[in-house]
Amino acid sequence: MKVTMKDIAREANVSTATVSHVINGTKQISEEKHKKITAIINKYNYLPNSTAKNLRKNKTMTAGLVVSSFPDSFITEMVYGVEERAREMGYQILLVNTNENKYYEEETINLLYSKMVDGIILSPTSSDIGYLNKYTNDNFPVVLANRYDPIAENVPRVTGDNYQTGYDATMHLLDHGHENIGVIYAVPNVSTTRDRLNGYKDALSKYHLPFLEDNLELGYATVKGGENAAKSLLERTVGITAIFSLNDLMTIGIISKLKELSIKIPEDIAVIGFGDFASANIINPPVTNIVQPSETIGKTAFDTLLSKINNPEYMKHIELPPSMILRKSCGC
Amino acid sequence: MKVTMKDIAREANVSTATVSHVINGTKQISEEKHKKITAIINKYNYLPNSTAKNLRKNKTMTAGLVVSSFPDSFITEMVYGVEERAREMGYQILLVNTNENKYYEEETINLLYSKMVDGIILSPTSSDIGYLNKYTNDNFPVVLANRYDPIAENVPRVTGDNYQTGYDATMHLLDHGHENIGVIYAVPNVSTTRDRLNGYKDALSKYHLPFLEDNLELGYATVKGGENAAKSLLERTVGITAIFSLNDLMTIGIISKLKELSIKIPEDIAVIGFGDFASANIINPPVTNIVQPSETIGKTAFDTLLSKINNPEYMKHIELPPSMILRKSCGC
DNA sequence: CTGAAAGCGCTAACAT
DNA sequence: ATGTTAGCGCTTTCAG
Repeated sequence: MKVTMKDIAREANVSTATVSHVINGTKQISEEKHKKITAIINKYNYLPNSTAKNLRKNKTMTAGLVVSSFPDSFITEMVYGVEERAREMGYQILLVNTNENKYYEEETINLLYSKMVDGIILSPTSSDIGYLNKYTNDNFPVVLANRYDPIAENVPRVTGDNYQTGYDATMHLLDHGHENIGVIYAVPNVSTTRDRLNGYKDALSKYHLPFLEDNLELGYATVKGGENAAKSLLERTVGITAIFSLNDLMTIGIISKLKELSIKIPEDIAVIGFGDFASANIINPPVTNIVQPSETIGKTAFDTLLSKINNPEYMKHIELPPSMILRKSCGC
Repeated sequence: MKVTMKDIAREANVSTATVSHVINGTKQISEEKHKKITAIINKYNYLPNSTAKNLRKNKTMTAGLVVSSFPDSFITEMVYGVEERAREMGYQILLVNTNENKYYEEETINLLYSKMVDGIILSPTSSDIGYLNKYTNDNFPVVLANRYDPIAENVPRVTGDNYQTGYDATMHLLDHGHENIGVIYAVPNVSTTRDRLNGYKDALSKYHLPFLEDNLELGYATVKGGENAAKSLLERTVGITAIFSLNDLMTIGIISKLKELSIKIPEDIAVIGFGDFASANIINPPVTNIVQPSETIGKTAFDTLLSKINNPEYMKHIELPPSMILRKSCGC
């Protein structure tokens, strides 16, 4: 049987209040009783039941972190950032992966809310997050990370600068003389994709080049998905000389397919990926990636959540800049 | 303000008991009241407070999952397996990454225990897990995944067959004529490493070859760590013609360093890695890996936890076989 | 079919 | 300095 505070109190001949105070240091307790109580606590390995405590204090010191995919290096690092900061601040993280399933995402938010987490950091599967207002209208703290949509009101966000990401990557390719640039992406109807695509378009028009819907290819965010998307893109179009990939696993698939088709990188087709993965440097050719500060995004998201928890009025949108890691696959 | 069951009951002119019963379907309630109550619940978006429910029922339908590292592909997949199965069974997972920090691991177990999770799946940072007995002696359900130590009593486990993993990988290299095989590993004092090393030794002696302590190199489980370890191993020893890497990130680092040193793979040095990573196939040369069924290990671990929860006597050790993905880096 | 009331383990006034 | 007690939001006997 689990031992409770009552058991400790009984054995020490004191009240539960006293026990509670020695545990939490909330009041001065006489040396003598303090010692006695501590001894009994240790003897039984007594651990306070946080559930009861949470119920009473209406605070759990845990936050929910809901992400939409997992093997993804960007997300993994962001999660790491959130966890790091949460730990520093004495918070626990309840991490749930929704696997890009919108239905499961709402379920999860429900569940976490009912578990009294103090707040939630969400990287949503889609722009369809109007349901959040049900929670945030009651001032339940939510912050969006990575992906967002303005339909969610009263919700601060921290993301990478996706417009700039798309613009910079495209500009780099353009500067290298490419005029027919394919884009392979994984998730439609999401701010990250949309913003990067806007950057792509604007870079194009800077060069007075037309935007071709045909140059966009949607696929699954896996190695296999990248392979298929590359194949399809190349079959559908003519004259593509560069590919901008919006997902790290897909980048690997794209390169794999290109090699299989004996297409030379970067001579025949240049490649820029999104998100730097561990092996980028030992692939032949080493792959150029544009990256966002994922860990920082995670940390900042947690800081933002804390601000929101402490001050329901808190409202800020933070956008962190990308950077480019130049290697060989872009023709540099 | 959060609306509670009491609020619903008041507005419906019924008792909280009745509300509880319509929510949980625990008793027949008249059509009329049922409708009325449901309507009010929807009107306010009422969600039962699970914390209170948990406290009352002494059950949380959530399990803890404590792992020791994260970017690691093996762990990521195992986590995925656990989550999958947990979701199927209606459980929530509290995932915590201890970052190979033994102290934080014990802290975490404490914390989870105090949050009344129904059980914990642990992949420990070390063999030093005697502290678990404090919990398991009281029949708190714990199962070990991936790594284990017999010092923890009353704890079922599910792992890969690490002995076989070491044996098979080494045997493969031996069959290719290598007699001087280096091993690069990341975590000492852990069953996975120990068992794989035993497999390595036994394969060696099958070929009547001596075991050389010098051929073992310890490093950090990162790309950089792999680079450093490869460098150190090669400087310390002579005549190494093959390397067996026990970690995927390190494998990448090892290959990177070998390339930097213009050492040809597999002609000069053959490489076999542990854990198949996404880009293994597009690296030059494509890398041979020995893999364990990580996702299955995760799923099985959760099933085992459930068995343990439902039957405190449950006690079983499950060991799943590895398989080899042959590519070019081993000289095949 | 419905309600009253006890109680899960803890905290925090309030009283002594 | 310590104890008494109400109550966090829910479930679940037990009565009616």
